[in-house]
Amino acid sequence: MNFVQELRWRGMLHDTMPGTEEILQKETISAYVGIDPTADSLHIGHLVGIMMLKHLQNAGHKPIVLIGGATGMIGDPSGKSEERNLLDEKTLRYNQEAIKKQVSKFLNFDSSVNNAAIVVNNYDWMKTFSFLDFIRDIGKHITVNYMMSKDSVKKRLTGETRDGMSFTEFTYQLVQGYDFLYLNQNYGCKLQMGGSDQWGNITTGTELIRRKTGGEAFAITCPLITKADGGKFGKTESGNIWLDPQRTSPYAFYQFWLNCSDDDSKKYIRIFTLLSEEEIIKLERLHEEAPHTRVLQKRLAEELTITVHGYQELEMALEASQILFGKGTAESLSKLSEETLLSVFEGVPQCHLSPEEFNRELNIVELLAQKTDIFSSNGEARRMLKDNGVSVNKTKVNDSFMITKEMLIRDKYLIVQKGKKNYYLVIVQ
RNA sequence: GGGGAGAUUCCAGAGUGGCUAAAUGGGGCAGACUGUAAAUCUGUUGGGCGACCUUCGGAGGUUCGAAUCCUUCUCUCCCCA
Repeated sequence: MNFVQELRWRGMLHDTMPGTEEILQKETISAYVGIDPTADSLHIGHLVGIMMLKHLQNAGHKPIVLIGGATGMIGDPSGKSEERNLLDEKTLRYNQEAIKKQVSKFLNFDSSVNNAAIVVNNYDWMKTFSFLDFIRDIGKHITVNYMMSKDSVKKRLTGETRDGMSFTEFTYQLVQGYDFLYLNQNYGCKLQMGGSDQWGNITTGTELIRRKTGGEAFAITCPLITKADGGKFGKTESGNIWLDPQRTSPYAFYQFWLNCSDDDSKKYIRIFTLLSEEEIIKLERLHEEAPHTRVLQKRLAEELTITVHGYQELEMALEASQILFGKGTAESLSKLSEETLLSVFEGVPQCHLSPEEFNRELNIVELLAQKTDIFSSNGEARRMLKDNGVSVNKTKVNDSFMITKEMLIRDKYLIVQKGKKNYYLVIVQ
C-alpha cells in the first residue's frame, strides 16, 4: 500500500493536488508540515500532522518538520487567534528543541538512515530577509488578485462578520508560500501537508515555486479533526491536552482518549495509531459486540500513552484509573501506600493546608471555598453540596458536613471530588 | 476628511427611566440514566446565610430612581471622498 492509499483508508486524506500520488510513487521525496512554536510543548491537535509525516517516513520518504518561528509571529488569517506575540529568539530556540524532542517519539531522526526526519525553522531564513528584498523577489510573482481569491482572505473581507484584516495577516500566505519555495530549493522538498484549512496557503507556495523556478510542487491536506458532538477536538474544560507530562499528566492524557465517544474513537484509532486495517476492523467488531467495554477507546488510549509517555506511565495511568473509577471506597484509599496515593493523584490539583486548621472541626463549605479554591465562592460550594455533587474520600457529603482530623488519610490527605471526575487532593502538613 | 451603526453578565443576543442581577439561545458545572460514552430529562450559572453589595466600554451629569436620558472620551465595523 502506498502512502496516499494509506492516508485514504485512515480517513486522513482531504485533498491532493493532481500528480501528487504519481510523484510519490515515482521517486523518493521530502515533504513538510509546519508547526507554530507558540509553546514549549505540542498538544494533540498537532498530532495529525505528525502522523502524516510518520506515514510518509514509513513509506520511505523524508519528513521535514518546519517550526514556524517567523510565520507564527504573524498569525494565519483563517485562525481566530488573537494578536500573536513576538517570541524572542531564546524562547523560540527553547521551544524548538522541546518540540523536536516530542516529535522524535514519533519520527526517526537517526541521521544514519537516509530518510531521517529533520527540523528546520523558518525564522532562520526570514530573519535576514529584508522587506524590500522580499517584496521585490517574492511579492512580484504573486498577484494581489490571486491572494484575494483565497477563502481565508475572502471570508475576512466579505464574510458575515467582515472583521477586516491587517496587512500583516494578508501577507501571511506569501510568507508561508516562501517557506515552501525555500525548502524546495534548499532541501528538494516537493510536498507540503497540513490541515484542510491550509489548502489556500499551500497552493500559494506551489504557485510561487512554479512561477519563480518552474519547479513542481504538490499538496496533501487532511480533514480537520472533529468531534461527533461538534466540539473542538483536543480541548477539555481544563484546556489543551499537551504531550508534555508537566502540562498534562499521563493519567489525564490517558483519560482523554478513554473518554472519546464511540464514533470519534473509530475515527481516531485510524488517525492516531499505526494499527493495521485488519486489526482495527477486528477491534471494531469486538466493540460492537460489547460497547460498554470500550475496546476501541482503551486500545487508542494505550497506544498513544505508550508512544508519548512510555510503558511505565501507562501502567501508572491504568492503576490510577482503576482506583479513581473502580469501586474505590474510603477504606481502599486508606490502604494505599503514600507513594501510590501520590502517584495516583499526580496531576490532580492540590491544595495545601496547615494542621492547625484542623484543631477544631472544619465546615465543608469553609474548606471548599475559603481554605482552598476548589470553589470560587461560598454560594457555589453550597449549591453544589445541595445538588449532591461533592464527595470527601469517596463519600457524598452535604453542606453541614464537618471535617475532622480523623478523616485524613495517613493523617495528611483528603480526597475531594467535585462531581464524578474532578478530583482535588488536600494536603495537610 | 465626511456620514452611519455599534460596545450588555463566559459567548451570541434581548432590554430604551422603576416590576432588571438583567429575556432567550449556546456554552459551562452538577444530578438522574449509563459504559468514566452518546442522547435525553432536571437543577444551576456575579458576591453575601441574610439585610444588602458590585455589574451593562471609560469618566462625568440629569433624576427620588439609569443598562436605559444628557455630555465627553476610548475602541470596533460599514459607507462616501
